[in-house]
Amino acid sequence: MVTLEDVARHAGVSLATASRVLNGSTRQVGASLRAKVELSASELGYRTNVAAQTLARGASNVIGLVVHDLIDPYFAAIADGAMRVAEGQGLMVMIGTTHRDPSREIAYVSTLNAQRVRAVLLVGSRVADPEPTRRLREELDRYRETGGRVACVGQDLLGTDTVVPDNRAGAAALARALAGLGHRNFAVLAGPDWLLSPRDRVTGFVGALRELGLPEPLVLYGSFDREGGYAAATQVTGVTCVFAVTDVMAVGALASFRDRGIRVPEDVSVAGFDDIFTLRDLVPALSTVRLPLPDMGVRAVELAMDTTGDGRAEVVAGEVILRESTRGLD
Amino acid sequence: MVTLEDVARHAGVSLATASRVLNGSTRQVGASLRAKVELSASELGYRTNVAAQTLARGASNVIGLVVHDLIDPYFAAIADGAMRVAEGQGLMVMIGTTHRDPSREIAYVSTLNAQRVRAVLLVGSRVADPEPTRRLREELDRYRETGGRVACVGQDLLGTDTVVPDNRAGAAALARALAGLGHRNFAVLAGPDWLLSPRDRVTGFVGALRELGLPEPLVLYGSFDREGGYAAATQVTGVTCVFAVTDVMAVGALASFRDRGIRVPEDVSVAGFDDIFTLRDLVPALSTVRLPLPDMGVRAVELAMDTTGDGRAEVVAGEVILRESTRGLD
DNA sequence: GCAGACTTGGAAAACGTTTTCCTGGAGGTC
DNA sequence: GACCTCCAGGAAAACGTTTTCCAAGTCTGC
Repeated sequence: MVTLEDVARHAGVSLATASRVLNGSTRQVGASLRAKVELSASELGYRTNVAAQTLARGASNVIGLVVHDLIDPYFAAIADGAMRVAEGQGLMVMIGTTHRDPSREIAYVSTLNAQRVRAVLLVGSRVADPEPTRRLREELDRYRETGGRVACVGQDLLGTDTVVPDNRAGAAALARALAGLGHRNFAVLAGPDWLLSPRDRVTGFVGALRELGLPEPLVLYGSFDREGGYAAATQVTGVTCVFAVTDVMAVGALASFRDRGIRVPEDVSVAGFDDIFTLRDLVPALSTVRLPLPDMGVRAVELAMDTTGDGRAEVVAGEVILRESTRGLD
Repeated sequence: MVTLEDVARHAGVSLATASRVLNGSTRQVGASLRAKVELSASELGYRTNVAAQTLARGASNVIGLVVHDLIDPYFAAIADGAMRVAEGQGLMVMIGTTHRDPSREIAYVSTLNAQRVRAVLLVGSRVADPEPTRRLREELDRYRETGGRVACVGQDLLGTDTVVPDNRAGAAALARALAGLGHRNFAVLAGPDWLLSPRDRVTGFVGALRELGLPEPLVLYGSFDREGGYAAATQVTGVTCVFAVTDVMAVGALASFRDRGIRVPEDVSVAGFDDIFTLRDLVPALSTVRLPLPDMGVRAVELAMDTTGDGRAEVVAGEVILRESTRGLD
C-alpha cells in the first residue's frame, strides 16, 4: 500500500508539498516540484486514502441516500436524479434501503452519521405513528448538531429541508378531472393507513368528491405495491372509476380486472399517481398525476448542499394527465 | 463532536477500554466498567467516527457497486439482491452509475479504491474494445494488490470472480423454441455492437437458426433501451417473429408495432430477454429468457466476500419462458 | 540597495480510532 | 506459601492525511 509519504520520499519533497500537489490545496507549488510529485505518484500508483483524508479534513465527500425500495421505480427515479447531481459535484453516494421499516431508517441515519457523510437524504413517505418519527428526528438532530446536512423528500415533519410532493392537491385535482368526465361512483385503492403519502392522496381525493357533492367512494386498503393493488381491486364492484394511490398499485388493479374479464376503460376507468416512466407503455395507457421524480431528487441534493438555509419546504405540484385508462361517461 | 476520548474521560476509564466496549473487540471488559462506558456513550450521544476507525483498522465496512443505470430495472434488480446480502453482513453499499461510459467505470474503481472499500462489484456488460478493458483491468489489479476484492456480473474478462449469465446459450435456446413454434423468418433487434452482452445474445440466436438450417435473420441495431427497440422495430418488415435482446427493448418494439397497427402476436411474435419483474403485467405478456437477477447480485457479493478463492467464474443459465407475445404458426 | 510584502517549501501537530505491549493482581497447583 | 498462568486495564504508538506555523527566498517600489 503506497502512501503519500512514499510519494514524497520518492519525489524528494516534503509530505506537505506532496499533499498540496495531489489533493487540491489552495496553496501554490512550483512547477518543477509539482511535476516531480505527479510523476512519482503515477509511477508508484498512489491512491489517496480517503479515510485518512476524511479524518484530517473533518469532512467527507459522501452523501447518504435512504430509500424504501430500489426496485420500486418511484425510488429508482428519485435516486437517479440525486445521483446525477451528486456525481456532478464529485460526491459519492451511499445507499440504504429500509423496505418501509421505520426502525431501519433510524439505524441508517445513525450509521451514516458514524460515516460522517456530508449530507443525508431521506426519501419516502413518513409514517402516521409519531413515535418512530420522534426517534428519527432525535437521531437527525444529533447528526445536524455536528454540522450534518439533511434533506427529505416526503412530508415536512422533521424540521429539515424538504421537497414536498403535494399529494393532497394532486389527488383532489385528479378527482375533479375524473368527475368532469362524468364519473360519480368511485373506488379508491388506498395504501396502508400508517403511511402518510397514500393517506394524503386518499384524503385529497375524497375531500374533492365531497366538495363536488358526489357520493362517498368505496375505500379499500391494501399493501403499497402491485400485489396490494391487485388484491384490493378484486373487491371492487359497482363503480365506474377506480383511483389507485400509486401507478404501481394501478398496474395490479389493471391485472386484476383483466383476470376478471372486466375491460378498462370500457367497463371501468382506472387512474394512478406518480407517472412512473417505466410504465408508460402500459396498455391501456394510465391516467395519472405526474410528479417530476428525478427533479425532486435533484432538488433534494441541492437543498442539502446549500448551507445558506435550513428547514425550507419546497412544495412540488402534481399535474393531472388523462390517458386511455379513463374515459368519459356520455 | 463527541469523541471516544470524551466518553472514556466521562466514564473514568482509559481510551483502550472505551474502545473495547464500544467497537466490538475480542478482549473482555469487566461488567462494571462496561456498564459505565455504555452509559456515558449514550448520555453523551457518542457516534463512532468511521473514518478514524477505518484508518486505524485498515479495513472499511463498505462495498462499492458500479452499475450502468439505476433506472434500468435489470440493474435495479441485481442491485437489490446485492444490497440485501450486504445489509445482512453489516456492510454499507456505495453506488456509482456509469451510464455505459467505460471511462466512468474506471474512474469509479479508482475512487472506490481510494475509499478502501472492502469489495467492488462491477455489474454490467463489458465492451468489445479491448483498450478500456485493459485499463480497467490495470486499475482493478492495483486495487486487488492491496487486498481489495472484486466480483463482476457479466463477461469473465477481468480475471476476477465473475457471475456469468449464459447469454449465448439462452438466446440459442430461445431461437430453438421459437423455431419449434414454426417461425422461419426472424428479425433481431440488437443492441449496440460494442457491448458484449447484446452481441453474445445475437450470436447465440443467429447461430442456433443457422444450425437449424433456417434463413439468416434480419439484424437491426439500436440503442440499448426502450427507444432503441422502438426505432429498430419500425424498420421490421416481412418476418413472423422478432427477438429483442432485452425485455426493455422488446417493450419499445411492442409500442412501435402498436403505433403501426401491427398486432402482437397475431401479425408478429415478439420475444425479449431478462424477464424483468416490473414488466410482467405487460399486455401481451412477454416471452423471454429468465435470468435470476436478484440471485446474481447475491452471488456476486458472496463471491466477493469469500476470500478462499479468486478468479472463479459462475455461469448462470437462462430459462426460456414462452408467454402470449409469441404464438405458433399452424 | 533596502524595507516591506508576497511567495514557496518544510517540520510537526493535529484528526479519532485500534492495538500492541506492559503491569499488577487474582486464581490455581504443588 | 511460592511459583506460574491468566486476565483486566492502561499507556502509547501506530494509521495516512491536512494544515498551521516558520523560515527563507524573491519581488516591488523607492
